[in-house]
Amino acid sequence: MPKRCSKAMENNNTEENSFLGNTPVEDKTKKSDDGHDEEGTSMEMEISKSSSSMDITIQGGHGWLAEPEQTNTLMPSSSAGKDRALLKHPQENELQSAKAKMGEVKEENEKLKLLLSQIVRNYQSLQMHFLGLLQKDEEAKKSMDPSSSARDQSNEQDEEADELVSLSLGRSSSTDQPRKDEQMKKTSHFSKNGKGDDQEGLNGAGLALELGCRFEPAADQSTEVVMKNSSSDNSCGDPKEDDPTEIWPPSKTLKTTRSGDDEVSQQTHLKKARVSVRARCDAPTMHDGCQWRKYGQKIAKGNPCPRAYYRCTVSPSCPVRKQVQRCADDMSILITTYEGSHNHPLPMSATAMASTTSAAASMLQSHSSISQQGHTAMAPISASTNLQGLNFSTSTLSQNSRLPQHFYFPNSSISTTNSHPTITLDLTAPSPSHFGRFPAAVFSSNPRYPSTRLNFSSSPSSSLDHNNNTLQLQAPWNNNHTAADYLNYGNRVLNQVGSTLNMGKQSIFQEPNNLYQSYIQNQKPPPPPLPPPPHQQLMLTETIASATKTITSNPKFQSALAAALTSFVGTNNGGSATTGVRENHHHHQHQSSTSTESASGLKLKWAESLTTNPIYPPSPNGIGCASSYLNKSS
DNA sequence: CGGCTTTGACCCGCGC
DNA sequence: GCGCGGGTCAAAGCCG
Repeated sequence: MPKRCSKAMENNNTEENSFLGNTPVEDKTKKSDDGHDEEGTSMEMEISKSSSSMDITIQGGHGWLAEPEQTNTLMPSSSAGKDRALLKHPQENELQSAKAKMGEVKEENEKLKLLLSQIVRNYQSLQMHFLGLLQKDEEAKKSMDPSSSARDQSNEQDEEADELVSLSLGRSSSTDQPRKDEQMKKTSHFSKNGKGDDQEGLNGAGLALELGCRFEPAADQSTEVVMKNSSSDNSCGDPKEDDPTEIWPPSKTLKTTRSGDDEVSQQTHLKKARVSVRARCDAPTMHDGCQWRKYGQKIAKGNPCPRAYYRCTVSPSCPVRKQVQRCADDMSILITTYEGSHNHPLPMSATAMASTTSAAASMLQSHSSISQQGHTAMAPISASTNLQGLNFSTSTLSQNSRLPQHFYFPNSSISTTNSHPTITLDLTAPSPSHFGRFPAAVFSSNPRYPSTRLNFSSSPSSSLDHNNNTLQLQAPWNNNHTAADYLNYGNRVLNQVGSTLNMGKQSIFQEPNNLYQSYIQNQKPPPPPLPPPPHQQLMLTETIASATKTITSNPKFQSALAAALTSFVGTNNGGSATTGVRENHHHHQHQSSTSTESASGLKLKWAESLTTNPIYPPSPNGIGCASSYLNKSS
């Protein structure tokens, strides 16, 4: 405080003369400051309190205006002028505090300007670099033998249809979409032909990830839906009801999008990716924050429990469906399968599930594209990831037989018999592996689509299991948690890493294989979007460090994270985790809770009910069903 | 009365 | 072509 005061007063001295003349401008500045800087407000108050002495010492000749009242009481025979000064005193105090605040705001403005200019410079240099590389790529293509070029190109397009999935981070406006599409095409080629040439032998496939709302045109559009999350939708302009990526059902999409000579789309005859969440729950459906309306029920083969079909009713045009069915083996396990992506803003409480399922689906897509080459669950994961038009290729382990070819899946996965690529997030049982206590997110699928597993373990520290290529993300939880807790945490961790990834793109071209190292050397880590409690901060720091190691050493995880970020970047913009936590705290205040863990800030009220439910005591993993517990507690 | 659930019918894809 | 199973539709009923 003293430091800031003195700084502010210095500014007052230098800018005092221009203050009155610039009143409108300064008022404007002040307003913006009020909106964003609480510190400024508090400072203003403090300045006002101590303005008397400051006015005397600093204002010099004008000190009489701000002479302290104490002086007046000691001098009862004060002149009429001094009486006037007393009357003016409050106004002068305001003036001085405003001056101080103005100086502060100006200083802040300068900093922001500097920051902005730096960002613009970085952007421009990256753009130049990108265009230059595109040019090189074009030249390289032209220099090829024309005949073989044409042949190779057709083969290549088929190949890319199999191998490339462009993941949209949903940041661009819809207006420049076509141009981005073109760029994306070029980028895709670039990743294989240009700089990626020498890696092509290693790369089994490419995964393009960009900040625009588009997908590789070769890919069947019906497979693209899950890539978009609600936030990205919002940033892509108004969600169109006839958005081809949102058309339901997928079969109809296939009809409309498949053209006769489009072999590519036939090769990528994928239905919408699905994300299945297994969780213990005694209620008919799991509370995930969204509003659902049941539109059908069927007895599915092989399961005596009926399968219920729900559609999202938050928006009439929302294409998202979910299927809810009890596990035939364990009736306490509820299997919720999500399909599609919301085209509307989500309730705060729904963002965790939505972003996580979207991320999982995105990850699955990257796998699915590879699986088309004939691989199954053992398919390698490799990616040529494109962030905001900046292409960085990850190496691949596909040709390295010494390394595992897939993510870690210690638990058996749910096999699906239909053609939908499905990821299963298994939140029901602790991992039987050495990773121990925490339920793993099992990314499983039918043989047609490779499986992946993200293990958000509660192991003592975040670590990378190099044998299994599994990143251990330490979860600061005890046993009393909900699916949303896990998902929130997972998203937050992904966000931490994602921030780093995003800021590191400047060095992508310089050191494609040392993305994080370059970043760490060149950039200060951005402030975390969600300031975690201190103990979590430490854990997240460890997590980031671990993730850094992982990404620099394990391209598989890089692709996985990229896929996860596809959804989370957009969601975070809306403050999914952050605002969700706020909301949860809000609930927390209104509900008496037996929970002993409020520090995490992730507590949901239905999670609290879990701890006291006599029928379904908290499972080792703490998964429970919100609605049921709410019903019982009410 | 509006919104939601139920439930049988219907459509479609897929395998034989 | 036929049967099966998954998925959706829509009318009827229920509920607050």
